[in-house]
Amino acid sequence: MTRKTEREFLAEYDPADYPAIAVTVDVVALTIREGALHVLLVDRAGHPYLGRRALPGGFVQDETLDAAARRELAEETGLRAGERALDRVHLEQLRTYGDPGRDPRMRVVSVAYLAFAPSLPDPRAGGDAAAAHWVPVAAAGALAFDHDTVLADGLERARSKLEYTPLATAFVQDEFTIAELRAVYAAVWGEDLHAGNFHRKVLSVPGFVEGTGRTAERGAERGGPRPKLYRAGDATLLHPALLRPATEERVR
Amino acid sequence: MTRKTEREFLAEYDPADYPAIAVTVDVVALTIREGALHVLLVDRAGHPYLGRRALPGGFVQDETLDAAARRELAEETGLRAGERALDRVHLEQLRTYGDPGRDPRMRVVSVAYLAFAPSLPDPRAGGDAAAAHWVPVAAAGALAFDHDTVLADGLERARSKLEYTPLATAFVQDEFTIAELRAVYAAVWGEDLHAGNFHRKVLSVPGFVEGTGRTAERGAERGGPRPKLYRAGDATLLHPALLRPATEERVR
DNA sequence: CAAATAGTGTCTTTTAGACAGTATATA
DNA sequence: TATATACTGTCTAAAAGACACTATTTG
Repeated sequence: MTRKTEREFLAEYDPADYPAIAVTVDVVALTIREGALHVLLVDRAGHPYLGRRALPGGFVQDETLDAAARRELAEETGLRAGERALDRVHLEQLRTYGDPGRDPRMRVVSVAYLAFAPSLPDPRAGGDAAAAHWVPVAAAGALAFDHDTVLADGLERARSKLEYTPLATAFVQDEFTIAELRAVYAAVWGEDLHAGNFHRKVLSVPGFVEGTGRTAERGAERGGPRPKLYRAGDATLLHPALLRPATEERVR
Repeated sequence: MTRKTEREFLAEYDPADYPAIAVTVDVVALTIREGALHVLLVDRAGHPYLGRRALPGGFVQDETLDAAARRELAEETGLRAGERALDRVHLEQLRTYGDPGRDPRMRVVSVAYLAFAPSLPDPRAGGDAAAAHWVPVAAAGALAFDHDTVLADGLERARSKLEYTPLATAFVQDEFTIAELRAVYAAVWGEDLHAGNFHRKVLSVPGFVEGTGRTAERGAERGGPRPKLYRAGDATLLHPALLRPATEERVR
């Protein structure tokens, strides 16, 4: 049993005694554009995987992991800290990837984050964001490192969270119609939902959405009544949940 | 744009250019003993937090993160790799904690794991396991580092996973009765469940449990028919799920 | 006007949960 | 024998999902 004081112990402690592992954050940033789910990807400008697409990410600095993820997202999208669009992005930790060999340079442990954003502008030219673009998830394959796995995990998390949380509202603007919300579910789940039942269901879940008393400027493109506008309610969990259909196939 | 080859690039790459961060794994290992949920804790033998209880954990070596977690669990419980009891333990990644200052010695990023185990023997004396014990979660407070938070996150994950996965079977032996399974839910959720409804519900979820055709040696302590024995089925998700009662209160 | 959509009504099926009842063990 | 338990039956309420219908807006 040691008899050192804590002060003595800290003075003698040498970080170099432990193996060097780099820690990075990678961000799976999702948004919906023209009805399709998109992910933010960057073109790698250096080795390894030069020219391949990758999730945006970088080394963790003297900051929390959450802050590192938000900073990377800001840098790649060109949004500035404090900007409203960036503040509205929902960020949550996804999981951590650390297999030896996942990066040929050295041992890198990457903490992946998942971001849900309303439709954002194209990343601004100049700076880090030059090589970033929104890519339809259907066309996002063959990524660098183990990012195919990270993206797949992020998509599954997103699909799942739509079931039991109100996070679909993170993909739409402050005020939205029920049809816009339904389009989020359709894009993320990859299947259409019955409009009438969806409508009633959303309104019946306490705290999911709240009415604004206002109505959209105009109806749908090819006709229809002007829909009411809603904003996100105060629920953090949906009860009862909106379960995906066809769960049977995923069960075994 | 670089013109180096990948070989040249790797040769020049210097890990020391990046901030030194230590990577550890911590394990929230849960089991049920005498009807109460227990967590595996160690008494810290050194600074910082000398004498405080902590989650078992340690530095990641040249191994996957999952392997590091299983190794730490084996070391602290005294179970040896390849031992059947250890192989049966369900391990999954919980989340990663990396706030600057969470360890006063240096920047430490900890990947936390969650383990579900059937009732295990007391950690063996000798070696690292000397200071480890199973502690009722109700009595597990004031842990070292941010381990109170890690434990709380692990408990919430465990409660939640019991709802929609068959993981309750990871807490019981290979063959079990419906009442034993119900005791797992009661211990993890902290509330009793209606025996009759639970029984029918478990049997009605496809792939949750399958009958063995066998019957327990004897009935309950104070009387009752000898219950049938079941083993885990092949479902990976419960559909429909077994939802916790009183969800309303957790919703906002 | 034709077509599309918002929003509501209704019916059926599934599921959750309350409660009761019977048979079978135990001390 | 008294009591606890396994397991099943039955009823009600909640919820999911299919389908139909009206009113409203668009080109």
